[in-house]
Amino acid sequence: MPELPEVEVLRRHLDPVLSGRIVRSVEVRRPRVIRPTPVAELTAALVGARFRSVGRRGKYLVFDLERGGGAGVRLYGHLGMTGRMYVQPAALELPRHTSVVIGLDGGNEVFLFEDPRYFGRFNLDPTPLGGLGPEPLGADFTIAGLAMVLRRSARPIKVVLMDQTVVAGVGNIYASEALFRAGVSPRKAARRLRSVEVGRVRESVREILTEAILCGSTLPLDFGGGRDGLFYYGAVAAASELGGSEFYTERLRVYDRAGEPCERCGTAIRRIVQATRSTFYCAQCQK
DNA sequence: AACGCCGCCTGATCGC
DNA sequence: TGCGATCAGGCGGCGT
Repeated sequence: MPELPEVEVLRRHLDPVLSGRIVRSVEVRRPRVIRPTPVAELTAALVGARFRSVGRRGKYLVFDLERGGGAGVRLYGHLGMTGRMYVQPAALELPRHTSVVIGLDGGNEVFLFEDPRYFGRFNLDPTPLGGLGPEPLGADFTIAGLAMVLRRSARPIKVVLMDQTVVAGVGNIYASEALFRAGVSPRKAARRLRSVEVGRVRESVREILTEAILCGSTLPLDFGGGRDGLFYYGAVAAASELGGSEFYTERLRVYDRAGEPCERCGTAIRRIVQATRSTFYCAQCQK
């Protein structure tokens, strides 16, 4: 489940891989994922354009391209739940749920977006980014700003942390993890957090995300053996799948650990459902 | 108007 | 062993 750290790790990988390369072709296999952009529009905008840089906003990847004459094109990508993006040899068989294939200059390689559940997006529509809250690792994610938003909401703090208009990029896993670190119950109404708790929540979110990024980027991004013993790249490869090995899951203190003893106090970790999503926490350590 | 909740999707896992 | 049911959840949209 890609959240900000996984997207950031992927961004850091893709930026040097794609920068300078020219789009030679565009094949849309699942029009749904480029919605609302029409296929013809996407193709017309991208073919002939050159990748300049790969940025990130919340959980969105922002691909900056340039057309002849200097006109800019921006492509937005969202991995949804199961999306992957990577460059592979053009001769290689495409994965089953390949949604978009971008042929790169030379014709030897393709940049592809694969997404089994088709929850992800890959289009020219900037609208969803307009509603995003501050970047959690940026300067405008302030205690005062967060306190102001929290004061207005009666929703549980965990649900609010996942609200992308409040802060951009925190998902289900890191919301639980940050609240454990902050020692704040996920059930507590946002408006009832004391000032000191707001400060701890903000700091915990930043620490958790920063550590996750460092962890991801510490791992090798060239991931062998994914398919046919060949190399492929992607956020899931970089983080979640390597998480299949102990390295990643070992870092998680509460997520998906229902019934296991809290590492701080030994109390069994609880699983509850909030806004139809699983939340994990230690009722002893988080008040 | 804030907020709860459904639907979209398929793969992994669980229970019988 | 096999197969159907359930769960996983980001986010847009809709209903209250």
